[in-house]
Amino acid sequence: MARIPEDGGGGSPREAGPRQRKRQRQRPTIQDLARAAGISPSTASRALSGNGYVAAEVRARVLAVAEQIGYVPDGNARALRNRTSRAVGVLISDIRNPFYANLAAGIEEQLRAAGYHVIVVNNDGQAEAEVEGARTFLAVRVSAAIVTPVSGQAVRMLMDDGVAVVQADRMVDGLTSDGVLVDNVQGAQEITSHLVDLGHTNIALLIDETDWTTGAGRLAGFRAALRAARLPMDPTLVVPTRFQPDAARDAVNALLDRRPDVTALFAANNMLAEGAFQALQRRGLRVPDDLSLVAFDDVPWMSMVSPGITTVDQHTDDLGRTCAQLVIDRLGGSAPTLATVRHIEPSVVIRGSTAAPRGVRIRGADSGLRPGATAPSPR
Amino acid sequence: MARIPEDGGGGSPREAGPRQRKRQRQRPTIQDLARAAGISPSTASRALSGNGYVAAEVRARVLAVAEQIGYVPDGNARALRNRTSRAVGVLISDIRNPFYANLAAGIEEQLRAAGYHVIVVNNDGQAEAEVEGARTFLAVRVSAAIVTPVSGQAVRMLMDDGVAVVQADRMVDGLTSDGVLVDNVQGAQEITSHLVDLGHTNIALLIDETDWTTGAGRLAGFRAALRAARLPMDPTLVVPTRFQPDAARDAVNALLDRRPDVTALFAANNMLAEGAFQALQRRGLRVPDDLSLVAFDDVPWMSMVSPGITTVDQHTDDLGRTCAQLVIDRLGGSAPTLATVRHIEPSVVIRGSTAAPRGVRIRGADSGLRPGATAPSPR
DNA sequence: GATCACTGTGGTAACGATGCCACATTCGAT
DNA sequence: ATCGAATGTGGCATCGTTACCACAGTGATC
Repeated sequence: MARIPEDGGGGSPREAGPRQRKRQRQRPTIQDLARAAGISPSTASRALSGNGYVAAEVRARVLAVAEQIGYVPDGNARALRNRTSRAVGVLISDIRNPFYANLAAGIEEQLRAAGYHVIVVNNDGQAEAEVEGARTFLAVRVSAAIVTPVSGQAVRMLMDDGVAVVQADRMVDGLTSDGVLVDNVQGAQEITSHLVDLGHTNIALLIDETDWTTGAGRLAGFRAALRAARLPMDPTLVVPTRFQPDAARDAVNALLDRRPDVTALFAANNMLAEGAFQALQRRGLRVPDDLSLVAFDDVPWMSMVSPGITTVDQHTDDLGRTCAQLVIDRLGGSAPTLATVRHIEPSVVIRGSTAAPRGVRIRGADSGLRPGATAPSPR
Repeated sequence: MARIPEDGGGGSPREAGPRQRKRQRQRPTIQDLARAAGISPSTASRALSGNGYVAAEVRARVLAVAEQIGYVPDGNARALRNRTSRAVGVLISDIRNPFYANLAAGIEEQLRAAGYHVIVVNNDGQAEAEVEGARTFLAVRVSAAIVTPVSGQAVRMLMDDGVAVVQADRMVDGLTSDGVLVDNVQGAQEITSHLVDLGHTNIALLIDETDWTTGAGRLAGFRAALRAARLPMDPTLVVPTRFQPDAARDAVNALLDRRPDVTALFAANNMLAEGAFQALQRRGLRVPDDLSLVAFDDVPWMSMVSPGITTVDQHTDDLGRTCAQLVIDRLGGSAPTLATVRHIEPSVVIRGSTAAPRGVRIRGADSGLRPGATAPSPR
């Protein structure tokens, strides 16, 4: 019944007394701030947030006192009260991969500037870890999440809970959220055309998946370029592999054993390119003299090796920043617009790893090499 | 005076009524969970946390119901109540740099497994941004922070507030916190000795700072190796540069113009190595025939180029995981032990970028080259 | 049969910030 | 003189969780 605290009926003389030295230095709360400024917590809150009326003089005093006593508003209390926080979750597959690292960096930069902070969860491409990460995001009540999806389940969980989701790099079929995609078809088509223009006709595509828009798009672009050049589409030149560089290495070795007539190799992402590059080196093949190599997704080593690798630059930083901007717009915007999907236009970076094929390299009677394939230089 | 809520004196019949359809689907709280399980919130809390008595049967029921209704405890409410959270702040300089990316990855992996989540803030090496990051950490009441310090101010702020701080890779003078350091002296000495053993006598060190334990240690190790080999320590062969690769490139160019007798170059970190490598390439110098190149900090491109770069591997992942483990121990441990500083032993990875110097390359009467320096093969 | 320890449960008050409401005060317009 | 709007301010309940306390049983012990 007696709800009045025992340390004084009034309220004002309640010195912080015995609790003070227990634990360590208590952090000043808005109560302390208010007391120090000689006003009520309500007014202090208004002064800080700018919502509602406060006399200019009072506001100035509050700000000064806050600075002086080192008042930092408690984000958790705020989040609890407001039922949303300034935190944005970022759920990516592998922060060690420069693609994801740059993506995260771009996101973080942009969001930090806008006053949000970023919670990063890695999922190693595992759907289970992804769901776990989503659960974390829900627990801390992130206001938004940026996800390079693995399974769709996590994205759904988040959306069901009212979290603003931006899917990055790829999107789950059937889930309508904001998203930022790279124009994979365009990029793949351009770089394939570059090879075709150089005179290559037996171009192999090394690819790890075609279920997502990424893989599917790159395959589609590859095909479109061949089609445009009226080159035959040899399905055995689309080489499936697992994602790991060493798997790619094996796949390339198997390919070259099988098809010595291949003159150019297109690796669908940076990991596969790494494996391919190593395979070529170990075989003692010279790039681009013996074989041209191109890749999707420009990462640092590609410009360090010589010759540098001709690649499709996805502008990963931009991709990240665009995701972040979408989040900012979505959270700031009062009008709940429809889901927005932005596209990043990739660009081809020509380096030294591509050149015209060297003559014909027939080692036997194999291959579908037709006459005229030697030095076509189409277009 | 009347503190009893108006919606019923008893408590049980308080149906959630009109609020239900406002906003969107409300998330189940522990109240909902308790109601569904036919117990009180207190008991539900105990059942979930395992603190205090709960009948086994009840606990099982609560867990089942929680699963069923999709109850996720609110991290903010928890953090508010407990005055600490499951969040750990990670404050690093440049997530695009593979060193920091791997560090962050190692940290994240380990902490995630232990049930913490990670808030990443990049500071671009700016003290101001670092302080801003620390403020963010305080605001969300992280229980610990892992920092690659820039200025010391941020670390101090965090420590003052009772946050468990682990300094990573380098430590601020005069601040006693937990820390994980790489044995820079050892690594630098080993790799310099490797050069000495190959017969190099004019070895240049390219370095961007010597104020931190990192730079100072690498310089010390470099010197120690020369001293051990009784080689003269030529101060003009310690080449200062700024951190950026292009600055390093310029520095290397200037050095080689000035001192054509240099036969080996040691870049004190991966960024400088990048610049140095580019400078050598553009000058048309062959590695290791014309010049040997070594670096501190192994990053991916170093094993992709040919010849691969001989480097000191800092085991960055380990470094990160060790930081995380220190946090876990510190937070879990009841006994407040003294500050712990762990050391990571780096290891030298020999690749193709080092070889014996090619003959004597005297172009004039400069240099302190003494007779016998041609093909010494010491030891 | 009283005392005690132990098990198990529910009520309640925080944690810190904020928005609503009630209440003052001032000024201008009627 | 009176009303109303505009400007300020403080009190209070609330967000969801948990630690503390009070209390109710149940056995065991002297």
